[in-house]
Amino acid sequence: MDFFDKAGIMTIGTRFRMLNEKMTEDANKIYPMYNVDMKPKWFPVFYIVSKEGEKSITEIANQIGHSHPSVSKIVREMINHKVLSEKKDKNDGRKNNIRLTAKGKQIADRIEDQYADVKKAVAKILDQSKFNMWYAIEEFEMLLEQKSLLQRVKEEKKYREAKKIQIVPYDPKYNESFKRLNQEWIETYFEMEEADHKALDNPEKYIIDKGGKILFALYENEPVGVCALIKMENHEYDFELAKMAVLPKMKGKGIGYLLGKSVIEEAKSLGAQKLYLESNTILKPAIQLYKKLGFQKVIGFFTPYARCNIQMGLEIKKNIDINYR
Amino acid sequence: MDFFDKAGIMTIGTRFRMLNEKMTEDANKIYPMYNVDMKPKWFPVFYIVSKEGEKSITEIANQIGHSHPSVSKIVREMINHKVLSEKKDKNDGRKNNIRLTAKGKQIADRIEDQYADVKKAVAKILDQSKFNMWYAIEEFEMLLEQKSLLQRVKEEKKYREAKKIQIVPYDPKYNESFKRLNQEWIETYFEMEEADHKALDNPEKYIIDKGGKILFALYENEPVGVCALIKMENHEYDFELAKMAVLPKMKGKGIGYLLGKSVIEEAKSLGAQKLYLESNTILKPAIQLYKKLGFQKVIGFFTPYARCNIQMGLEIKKNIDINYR
DNA sequence: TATATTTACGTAATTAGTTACGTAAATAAC
DNA sequence: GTTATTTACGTAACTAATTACGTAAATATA
Repeated sequence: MDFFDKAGIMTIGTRFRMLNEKMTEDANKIYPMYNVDMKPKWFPVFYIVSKEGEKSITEIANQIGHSHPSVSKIVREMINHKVLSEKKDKNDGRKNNIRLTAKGKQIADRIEDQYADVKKAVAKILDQSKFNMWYAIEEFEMLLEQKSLLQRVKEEKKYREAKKIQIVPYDPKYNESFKRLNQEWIETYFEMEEADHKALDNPEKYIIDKGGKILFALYENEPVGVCALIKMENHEYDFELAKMAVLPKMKGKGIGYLLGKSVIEEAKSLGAQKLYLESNTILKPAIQLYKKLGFQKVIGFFTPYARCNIQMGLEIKKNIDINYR
Repeated sequence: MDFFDKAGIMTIGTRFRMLNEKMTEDANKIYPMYNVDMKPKWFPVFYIVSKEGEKSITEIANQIGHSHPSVSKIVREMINHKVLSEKKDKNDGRKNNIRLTAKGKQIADRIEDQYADVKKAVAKILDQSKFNMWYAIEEFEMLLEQKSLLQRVKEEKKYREAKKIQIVPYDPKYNESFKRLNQEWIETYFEMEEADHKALDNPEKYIIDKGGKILFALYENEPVGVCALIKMENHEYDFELAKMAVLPKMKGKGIGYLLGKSVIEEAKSLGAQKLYLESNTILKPAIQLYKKLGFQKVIGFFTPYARCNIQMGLEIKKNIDINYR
């Protein structure tokens, strides 16, 4: 139907249901042709018990991919129709062992011809198909197992949104955002300190004028993330990566990574060789990000921040300049 | 799963359900990612109304392939969530026109990104597949529309059973069957006549000894069908095809056609050129069969049978003997 | 114009599955 | 050996669809 093509995968449920209804309707007429007292919904249970012999409710449920209450109900129906019989397990009083009755065995016998006929009929359909539905479903299930639809959609979303993020250099008009974004997370986990106030209230004086940089991430022209590069004087490290913040509702879009990468590039272009940063181990996603950017734990440096309990460093690799000429 | 491969198409319902459950679970998590107040089961209704504007309950139901009560309930839920609004049709008081509210329009707007992301995610799965599931289902549906599973299974059954049918020549041990099979249908529709008794009680004398033939159809070595070829003396036609009968519960397996073909072959090998038969038009399947065998209506011959209201004839074509030497 | 049929759609009952929960038996942990 | 946890499975409640049915409006028919 046209609707399915337009609306796509989100309607797969309806499509499956309709196809299944058609098949069930036919199955309902096929069983009597073989003189078999069977309902389509009984079939999976019947098949397992007839092919593999006595089985408990849970074993059947696991094999056919139903919940155990479903099997319990189907088995009850089939017992009422004298197709199955039940018997408590001798060694395990919880188990209810299910097996075919004489009538069930008779059905198993008669149904063999039906299996053969249905298999041939379906094989002919699939042979005529360019895209074998049986294999297609198997393949689809396999690919979803490797990576779920949810995961795949998340990736597409992240990718699409990342393209909408712009990294721009410092501009006084973002001063208020610079403070707000940082204050937000600092006050969530810690308290604002002396050094915070200095840098956040006057970035121009304390960061830019001292040879540092500030980069902003814009989403639809609104600042949603920030990261600063602060010049370190008389220090083994050239710059400190600091004041990194991302708007909470914009997390998970790779903005932090993008800012980090950009700041490192910036440092490189300023001739920096070693970057330094301070953080706290309760900020797990941040530490994770720093590691992803290449930072490793270092020790022994002085810090003015009370909240700092981890220090990290990164050696910037020079680009290897391959000259093909 | 192994179970599906072994048990085949009769478990397609379970397989569809499981795949659908997995997708629905993911869909439930995907909608909130886009800030959209939507349930997977609402989606088809939402899609139609958002893309095509105001629509009545039945129109929606037809387009998305649900029953109208289903749409009625879903719409009620969506109205409670302020996603849709309803309004009686001005010109037709039975109709309930459904459209998006402001909130619904906002959702339609937000969901566009989701469509794009989901489409890309699915496209990547299908591109990786050797058998494209979307096309595969479409193809399968199309092939089932051309000929239903039921029809296909019937054909396979007929073919398999036809192979189990043997056509054998007259043997006195089948005398009782010869009478029973014919008496059965004659007494169902008519009454036994003088000529019936003669032929059925003494086939050897009245048919075989006069240069005629009787063929039996055996199914698992039991006679289930019969047809006689009666020599016609001083007549334009060489033989009469008569006393054709098939056991009622064995109908629909092509036994009649097989007997007819065999009898015609037999006649040909006896040098016959024209066959004749008598019947009654209330026996529609029989007349149908005679036509299929090549008989055509003829008129004006004498008959001893009261039940005869149609006479038919067949000119036997000689095999064209192509000699390649 | 009156009457019969068809159409739209809401409510109720049914179906085939699910999850939630409780109980009893078996097994593991201390 | 007692206690805690896990397992088996039945019952109850829920879900998302269906079919069945009734009513009212619209349309066709005589």
